[in-house]
Amino acid sequence: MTVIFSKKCEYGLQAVLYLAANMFDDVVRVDVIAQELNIPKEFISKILQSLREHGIIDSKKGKTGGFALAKSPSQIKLIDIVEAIDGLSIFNSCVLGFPNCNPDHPCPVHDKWGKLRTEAYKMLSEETLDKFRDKTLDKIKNL
Amino acid sequence: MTVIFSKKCEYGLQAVLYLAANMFDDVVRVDVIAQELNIPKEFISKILQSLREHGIIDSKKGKTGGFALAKSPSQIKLIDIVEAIDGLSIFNSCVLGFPNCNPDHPCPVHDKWGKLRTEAYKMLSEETLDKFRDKTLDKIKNL
DNA sequence: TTATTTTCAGAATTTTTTGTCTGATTTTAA
DNA sequence: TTAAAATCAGACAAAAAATTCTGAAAATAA
Repeated sequence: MTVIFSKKCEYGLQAVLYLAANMFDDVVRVDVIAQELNIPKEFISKILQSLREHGIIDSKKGKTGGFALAKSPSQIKLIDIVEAIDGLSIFNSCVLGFPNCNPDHPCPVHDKWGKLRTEAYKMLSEETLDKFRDKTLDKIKNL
Repeated sequence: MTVIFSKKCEYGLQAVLYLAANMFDDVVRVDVIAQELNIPKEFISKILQSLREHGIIDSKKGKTGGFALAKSPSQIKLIDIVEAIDGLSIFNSCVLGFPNCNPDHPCPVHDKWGKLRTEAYKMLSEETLDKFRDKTLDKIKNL
């Protein structure tokens, strides 16, 4: 099997995009997020807690509790979520699994892959959550 | 954690590149491959068997046995190994983990990610093993 | 033919990732 | 003040991926 982001990270990205698209709500309960996105409640709950520890989202406890973004959507980049959950190792470790893959001792595909990787990193670093609101709403609606 | 190719696939790519770089040998024993690449012998053995079933490499049993490419290096593309081991799901499943991600119901990053993915696929489909011989030899030497 | 050396096949084990359960803590509404 | 409804924390369980083990089968050299 092949993966880009872990399931945790995929779900984390989905949830944060969902929160960004629902800014008009004060907070959103974890069971609403879980239901809307078809993610096991207890699992997304753990992921949201970890994103809170990383300062990406805020939580409110108690009867009227739930989750909301910690900052405005325009201040949160996709890479922030990826970094918080999966880390950035994908962007500096060898795609062929060779150790010490660097310009001095490059793996056979070092140059070609490095270019693609840089583009991916750039995309995730440039795009902020506010740019996705409409597309997220549309996607959720058709889930 | 984040992964592009599974460990199996990484090791498979390494081993096939190694075989391509050592075409002057008739066959290479699995314990030599394992030692040169620092891969557990029993594990790479399994991977090589699976690549043989996919027709990418050949094996010879018995006292003078070992493995060799089934075709000339110029006829084997990187994507062949990826497809045999990890499959091509990475190239047509949603990077955010959304179901039914397609042009009709795209995920928020569908367009931007799709472009990168296509480039990656193109690279892996265009590059054949013969182009990597020198770089592979250099990398192995400095492992 | 026989001993040796290799790949082969499948099961078993370990580790990592994913997902679940239990109960405590916090907050609010009645 | 009390009951209800939410998050929180940590242990637990299940599933998947990675790795190892065991012994058979094949081929060659002596």
